[in-house]
Amino acid sequence: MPTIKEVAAHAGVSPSTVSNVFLGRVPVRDETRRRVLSAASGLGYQPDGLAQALRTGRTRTLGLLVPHITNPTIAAIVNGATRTAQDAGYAVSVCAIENDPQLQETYLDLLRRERVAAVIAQPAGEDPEPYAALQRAGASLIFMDRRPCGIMADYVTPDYRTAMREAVRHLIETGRHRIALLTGPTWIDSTRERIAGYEAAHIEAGLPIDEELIATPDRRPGATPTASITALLRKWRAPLNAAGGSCLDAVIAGSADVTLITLACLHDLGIRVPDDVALVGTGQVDWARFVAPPLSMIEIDGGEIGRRAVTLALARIHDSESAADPRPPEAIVLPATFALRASSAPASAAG
Amino acid sequence: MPTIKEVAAHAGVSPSTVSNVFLGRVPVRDETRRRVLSAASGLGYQPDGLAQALRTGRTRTLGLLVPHITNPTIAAIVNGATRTAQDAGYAVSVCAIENDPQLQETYLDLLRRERVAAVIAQPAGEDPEPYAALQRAGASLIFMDRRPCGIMADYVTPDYRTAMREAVRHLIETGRHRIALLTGPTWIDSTRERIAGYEAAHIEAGLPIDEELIATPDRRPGATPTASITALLRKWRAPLNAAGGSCLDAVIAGSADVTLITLACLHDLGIRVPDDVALVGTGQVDWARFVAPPLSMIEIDGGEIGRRAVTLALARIHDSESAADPRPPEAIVLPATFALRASSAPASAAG
DNA sequence: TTGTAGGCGTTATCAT
DNA sequence: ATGATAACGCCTACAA
Repeated sequence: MPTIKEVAAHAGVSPSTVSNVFLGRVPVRDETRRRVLSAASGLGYQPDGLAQALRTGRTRTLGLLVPHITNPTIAAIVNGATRTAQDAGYAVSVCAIENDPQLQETYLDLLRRERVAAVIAQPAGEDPEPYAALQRAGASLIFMDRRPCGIMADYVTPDYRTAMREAVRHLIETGRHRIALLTGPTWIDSTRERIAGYEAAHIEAGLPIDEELIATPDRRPGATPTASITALLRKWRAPLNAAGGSCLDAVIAGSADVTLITLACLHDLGIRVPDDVALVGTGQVDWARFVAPPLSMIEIDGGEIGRRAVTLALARIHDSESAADPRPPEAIVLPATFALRASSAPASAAG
Repeated sequence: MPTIKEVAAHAGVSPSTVSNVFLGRVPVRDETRRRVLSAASGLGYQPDGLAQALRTGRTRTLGLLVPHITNPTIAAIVNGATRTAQDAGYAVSVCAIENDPQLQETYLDLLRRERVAAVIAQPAGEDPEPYAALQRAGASLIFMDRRPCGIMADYVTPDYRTAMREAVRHLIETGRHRIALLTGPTWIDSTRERIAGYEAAHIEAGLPIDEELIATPDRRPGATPTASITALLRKWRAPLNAAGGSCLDAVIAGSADVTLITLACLHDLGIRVPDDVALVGTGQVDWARFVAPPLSMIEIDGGEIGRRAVTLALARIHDSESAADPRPPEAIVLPATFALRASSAPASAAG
């Protein structure tokens, strides 16, 4: 790998002139520039990002922390984020932290040592401290979907509340009155938003809210989310000879993963959708139209989340480089929509 | 951010002693080590990865180039790769190159400037040169799924040939004699493997091979793969009043993406699966069981591909750091299996 | 066992 | 407009 010095030697100039040519922040005579450029391309010179970063104190790398990448919604986020970042000349270090605070800390340490310019995260726990440490180290910070308390950072999230309210309202209007909600722990902002939408729709309809219908499948590694989902479905299962109004008649799954797991559980238990139980899924899944029955979904645009998060990060980085006045944290709420399909058709229509 | 010097000052030792403590390659008196460690943790010291990399000439970052991340098989690869890398203390820069050689070159340049220790790639074209340049710069190189000619590098791929032969054999045995194959361009190794398996099964059955049945949907950005798939399906479409043996009666989709697109096309054209046409998909998709009808799949383990690729990369990095004799390139062929489901049931069974 | 000094490749300040 | 020089934070002979 040729260095700036070798280029300088070949061009018959000093290293600083080569640097000046490449940075373009200082006037250089045309003739000189030409000589430098041709020497550089002749040698195949490329500036060393490491040395640049060490010298200038800033890297062109972003850290992206997500629970796991195989969730299609998250894959879309990663896709959008990497594309936007790379268009701006930034590399993206992707970490799968599996909702595990310890894994999260490990990877945050790694990113900190690598001096990433910003971290975009779906944090694994409520503890703001590891992220605060990152900020102290000078990195910008963007949260997605959830944010620890007591820390100032930009935020991007889909509008789960509105979409959830719309979904629940639809279910209620089509005769579903015992609606189960499978979602995350309540420290997660988007979980609270979902529950808020769920409750709002119930209140609007004058229906009581049964806490027992809200369950939190364990999504950490090694856990068996199937267990709690099956328990809920079995416990509340609609008897084949429908006996009354106190049976579960709808399920809303709060993520793409859980949507699929729930589908499998319903399938395994022999519960018919939508005849016995209506099902509404959540996430950016391209197969929703094609499963049997086609799935009603709370749809979110993962790519846009990733793109917006990176855009926020780049803006923060820009500000911190130009020593601009700190702007207050920004919160971007992206639209989420309810897509109606057969899996939430009225029971009467099919049964 | 505290530096090694500040830690040294606080501990009353020299910077090199602090370095020795952290690297652990040189004996240090226990008392000294304790003092250094407590000073370090008191100050919140963390070694600067940039400076280390600049000094030692090696970084702890891997580059991962894939076409796009939203393909679930690829998401699984990325997931497996990042987990394995991070367990070894390596960060992973993920790039979505969309089968675009130019985008690929841009990102390879970026990774080269960042001095990544290794690049793991599903290359976007046949040209080995950009990768050769990377090797010259000292990076290790691992290919997945396809490899340019004229370049020595490790390789990981699923055994598409065997699985494809099994799938085609099954289709033929159940009465499908006009089997369309949707796959990639033939410069891609795994495409050739698929075609080899496809042809082997035909030859074994004494059936002729019709080149017109092998199509290559354009998967580059902006392209409409739907067009060529629809053209194929429409052209060969089985008439509702089946008139003879020269109609298309089965389709094999060569990737997870194309599987879904094909499903949509079949759906839109009103072609019934499996009554009119049998369908076999490819990839690691968790929803195959749940679509209507459940999809027969050539299943591959993306996570394992990612893990093995990173393992190979780490081994190469280790070798190059210890100046070991260069081993010959390694090629790992992972099993792929054919999973039989309703979408490839005999036509007679349903029609 | 510990300290000193030089340099990795670059940028930035200050002369010229 | 260009050149000499001193860092950035760390590792590594070599000296003590």
